[in-house]
Amino acid sequence: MNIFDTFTGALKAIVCGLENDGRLPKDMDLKNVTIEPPREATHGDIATNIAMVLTRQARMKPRDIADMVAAGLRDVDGVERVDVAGPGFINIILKRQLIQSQVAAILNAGGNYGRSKIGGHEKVNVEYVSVNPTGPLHVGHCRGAIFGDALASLLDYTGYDVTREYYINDAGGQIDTLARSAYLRYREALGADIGKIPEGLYPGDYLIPVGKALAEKFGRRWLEADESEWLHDIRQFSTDAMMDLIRSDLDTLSIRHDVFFSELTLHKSGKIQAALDKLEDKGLIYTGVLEAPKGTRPDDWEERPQTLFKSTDFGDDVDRAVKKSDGSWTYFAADVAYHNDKVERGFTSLIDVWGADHGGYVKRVEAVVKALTDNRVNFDARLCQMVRLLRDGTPVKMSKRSGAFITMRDIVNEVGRDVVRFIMLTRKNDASLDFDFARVTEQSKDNPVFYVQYAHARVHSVLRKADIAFPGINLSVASLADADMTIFSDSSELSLIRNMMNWPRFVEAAALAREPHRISYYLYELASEFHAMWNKGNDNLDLRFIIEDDRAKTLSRLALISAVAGIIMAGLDILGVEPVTEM
RNA sequence: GCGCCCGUAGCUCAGCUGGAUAGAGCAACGGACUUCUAAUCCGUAGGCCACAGGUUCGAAUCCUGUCGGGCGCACCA
Repeated sequence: MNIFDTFTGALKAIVCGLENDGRLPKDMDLKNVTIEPPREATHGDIATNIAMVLTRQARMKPRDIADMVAAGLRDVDGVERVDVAGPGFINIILKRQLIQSQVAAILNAGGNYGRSKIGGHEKVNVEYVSVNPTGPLHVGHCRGAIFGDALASLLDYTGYDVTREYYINDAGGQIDTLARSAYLRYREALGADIGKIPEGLYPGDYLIPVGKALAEKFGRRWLEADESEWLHDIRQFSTDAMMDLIRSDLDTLSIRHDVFFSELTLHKSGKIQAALDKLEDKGLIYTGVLEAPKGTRPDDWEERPQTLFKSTDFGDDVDRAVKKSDGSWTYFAADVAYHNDKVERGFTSLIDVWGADHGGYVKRVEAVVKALTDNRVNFDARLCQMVRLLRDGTPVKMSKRSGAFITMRDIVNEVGRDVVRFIMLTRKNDASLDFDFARVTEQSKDNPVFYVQYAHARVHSVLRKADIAFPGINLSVASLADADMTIFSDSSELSLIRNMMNWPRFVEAAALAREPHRISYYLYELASEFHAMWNKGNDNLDLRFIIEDDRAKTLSRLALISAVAGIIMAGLDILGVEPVTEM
């Protein structure tokens, strides 16, 4: 299927043969061998560094190894020529026919071209968003939400068994604050004058409907009641209301989690104690006194004995407290139980997507997963850097105190879901990102969303035109895949095909690196190649997609660009962006 | 003070986990519209990959140190 896989196999067989003939020592390690298109197209279609990698192992000169391997490669099907160059690179030039035939292969594979099995059905848990249920999602949450979602799709596309999960922090003190804020709105709904929202409570308008709903459901029974009477019920009620709000916010971005996991259930079920018992059994829990942090020393610092987890045994900087001074569990203790629960549900790879401000939290969770699983389960925290909102080049100021922050919904309403999703995936997750309202809605090549969408739309525009130029022309996959591919000879055509041959490699690399932004970059490049070829048709009529008096050639060209559209569609699908057919 | 992330063209950033002569876009300059939507394309110019060592056939990429920027640093979540 994938040409690079084919040659990986061929190379292994050749090395094996040389080992058996005694021309190479036994058991060569091919781990660092690469098989990839050379950066310089003039060097050929596929290059491998195998000779240099084996030099030391085999105690032979790279050129000598290269010559032996090259001889073997010349017998592989579809190989036109094999050169040895530079320090010992082996460059493979493929028969043009093999390259041309890839178009049919891509079309026949449909949306599965590029789909990979490297995941091997490994159970991966991707946890993302996990915002405290105390209000609507704002911009800061946006990036992590989209990144996590696209990463999950990418892993799914590459053969992992993915669960998308949201951890609801519904057990902490901020939920009491939420309940008190909602209670205020409840009294307001019943006509009480609540005045200004006191410092420390949530001032946002989004709690007004919650207050109304409370009034509707419970009437006036809590109007003058003591907090102890209503706190429990209102906590529950407003948490549910906030989660509904958040779910609906996420829905505007087409983000849907498989599992919403409540922190509260960990407290109620005794799972925290159970998880800590597990650590206790390993001798990793003890009572001790931590040193004061260097640098900014808290004013109210005091030395006191605490229940600690020995995370320093697993690479953390200091041991971490699992109990507060009042004897209740820390947030971290619940997180120990939560990650333990994921492990017990059978996941062998845990990915948590957090904001960069949680960077200091990574090592302790890493430590706990190692400790709980004896290093058998992999934990990977992916941190998303800040997004800077710009309007006309100047940063948008936001103040949480006044409640004047821009919500995720605001942004989606203003620029659209597809734009938000794509732009958030145009940067590496650990680099900060500028989101400029003016630029992201611009209809020009400066705007990658538009540029890629436009390429896809252009293909469909041509297909529509073709249907007019050749009434009844059969544009089904089968018909297109059956077209004559041998007409592709122009550099723009061959380069486009070579680019498409790279798609499966990019997908796999992106999945292994857990970097969905690479998909965006690939799509931009593919779109660029396509636009270039389109324009070449302006100067050279013979390079147009629709050739008025040549139905067969037209069909071939349509096959080529349909393959392009198919890959764009698959790529956009991973990113969660809708491919448009008309603009 | 410690930990994590970052430093690549004037600007914003890629760089396929160590490969051959470091790439895009914007901005600048010069070209292509009786068109399959020029919403695009082609060309020119622009670099001590922060700095200094190290590892090896080979380093923007890995290691160490320095400088500069961001984030975080008992019981919060």
